[in-house]
Amino acid sequence: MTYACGMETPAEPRWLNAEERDAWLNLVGVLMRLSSALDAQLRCDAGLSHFEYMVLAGLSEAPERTLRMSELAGFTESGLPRLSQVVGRLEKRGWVHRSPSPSDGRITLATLTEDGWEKIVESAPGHVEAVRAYVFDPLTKAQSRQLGEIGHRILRAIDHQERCPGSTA
Amino acid sequence: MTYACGMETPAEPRWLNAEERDAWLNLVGVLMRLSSALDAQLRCDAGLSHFEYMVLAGLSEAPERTLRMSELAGFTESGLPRLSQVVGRLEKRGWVHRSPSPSDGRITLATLTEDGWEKIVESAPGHVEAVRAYVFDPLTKAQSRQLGEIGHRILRAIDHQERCPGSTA
DNA sequence: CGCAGTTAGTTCACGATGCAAGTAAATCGA
DNA sequence: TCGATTTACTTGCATCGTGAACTAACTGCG
Repeated sequence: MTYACGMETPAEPRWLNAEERDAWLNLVGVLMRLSSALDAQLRCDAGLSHFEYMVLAGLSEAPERTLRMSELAGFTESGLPRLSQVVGRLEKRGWVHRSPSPSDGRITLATLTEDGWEKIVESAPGHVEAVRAYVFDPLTKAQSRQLGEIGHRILRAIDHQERCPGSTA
Repeated sequence: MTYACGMETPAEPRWLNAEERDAWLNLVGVLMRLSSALDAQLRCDAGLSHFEYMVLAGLSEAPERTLRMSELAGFTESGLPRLSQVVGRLEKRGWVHRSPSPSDGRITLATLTEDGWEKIVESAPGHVEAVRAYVFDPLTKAQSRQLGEIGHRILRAIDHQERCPGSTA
């Protein structure tokens, strides 16, 4: 029940078959465990949360190592309030600097400092190693490719459905 | 940088190639967005968090609709403190009942009540529909099968590596 | 029995998160 | 050019999750 079989409700929807159910349970497991495993590695190895790493990584790849807050929020798939607090912490640690945009005073530009650059350069190898260990090493080349395609399709589906979906009725 | 290319550190590790990097960014996106999309659907449709749903679902599939707290914690991939609080909330709402095991007083047995059963029976169809919409509908049959296999391999890798992985050096 | 040591859960304190309200700057209409 | 609206962020509050200490119950050895 709760994913497959069961015959209780009216207008019974399309339940998951055994193969889908198995895939789903594995995916939920990955959702729950991979985030925390990566968080643990970064926290222990570099003293950064995965989210903080992504903020630094996003800035490190941007032109001038600078992005507006809302662009950075888009890159990290997060809302502005969360980003604001995290960037505040990173700023206190000296890895990011915030300044109002000269062209538009509403806009806040976040810039990676030299210390921040060094921080991510020293943190990246260990993190990439963990990503390999957890994700790519156990997969075949074809599976890695499929994983990219699968992730892409799921993200598109979420984008297109972004709303409170109609319930059963 | 931060995932591919870059030549800064000594003993440079195996960076991600373009295909892997793309797959990785998509997977991170799924990690960030799918959880919150499912949470939003359940919260809006059924007034349950995804974690609460999993607790009820776990109990609904167990013999006697009953599990010990630590077994339930294993099923939901979570620690006991978190589970204890969530089950406490579900108990206040009348969907779960806790009682000490007759055979061993240290053990707490969590049982799904009749109300809890009805709750999950009414919540499941909408949730399964969302899982389909976000995950399986956009995938081919072969991709769904691959997803199961990929998830399985990643979970095994995490299980085997559960520790603070050695850093770059 | 009786006490040390272990196991199972709970509780507490702290930090992180997300929504709603607040502030400051820019744009647009009169 | 002045005020109303919109945009871009920040702050505050209420909630949730995590790790460390705490309690209760069982086990085993004398």
